[in-house]
Amino acid sequence: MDGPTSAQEDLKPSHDHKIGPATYKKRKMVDSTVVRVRVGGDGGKQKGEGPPSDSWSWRKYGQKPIKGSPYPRGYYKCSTSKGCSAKKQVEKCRTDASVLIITYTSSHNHPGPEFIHCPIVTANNTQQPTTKSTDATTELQSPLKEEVVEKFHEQQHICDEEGPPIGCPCIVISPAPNSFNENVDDDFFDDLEELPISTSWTGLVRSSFFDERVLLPS
DNA sequence: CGATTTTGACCGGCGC
DNA sequence: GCGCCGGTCAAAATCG
Repeated sequence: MDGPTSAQEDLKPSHDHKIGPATYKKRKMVDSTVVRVRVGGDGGKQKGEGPPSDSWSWRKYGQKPIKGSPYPRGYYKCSTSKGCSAKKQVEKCRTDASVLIITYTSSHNHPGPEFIHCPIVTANNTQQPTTKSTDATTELQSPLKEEVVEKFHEQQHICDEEGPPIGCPCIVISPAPNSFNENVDDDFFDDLEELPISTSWTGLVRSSFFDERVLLPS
């Protein structure tokens, strides 16, 4: 038949039915959660430079060098469940190779393999008394000494903008700006306030990292 | 044998 | 309108 000449033409329709334009239309991630994981010299060693393992299994489906970043970005899909559309992108912060920027997209259609008890419920209780605030922060900081997790809506520039606010080894997963506003850049959390992210999502992510943080050295 | 990883190519969106 | 960049898929190779 038409040899390789038509190969390209074939690819086009083929491509169309494989993924469809709809997929590409999702260029803009409407529901993304960016997580910065600070890995100590040892923390990320679990898999060389790969992302820390969550409770889910991730299958790598692509890798691309990112403009302006010396490190490539890896693209992962959830392989725990076949129909799960959860994805995540993993890249290193260009300003700090020890910081892993993980961007979660979509959400899992299934419970994690080791589901998940949220030991911390701080996030939801914004109006907690000072004690709670302090306690929460402390609790988070202690075990998470080397993790910096940040959730916000399509905003990962903070890492580059002013450099990571290193020294804030706390997990910032919660939609509780009030508690943190006192000490942190309100600008940053101002964005967080607008996070449409659902609690369940947060719970999943949170749980994953809680599970993970245990692996990290303090 | 199955699952996962790697690499290249293609397409769509966005910016200039 | 053109070019650049990012994101995804497919096939092949590798590892457990």
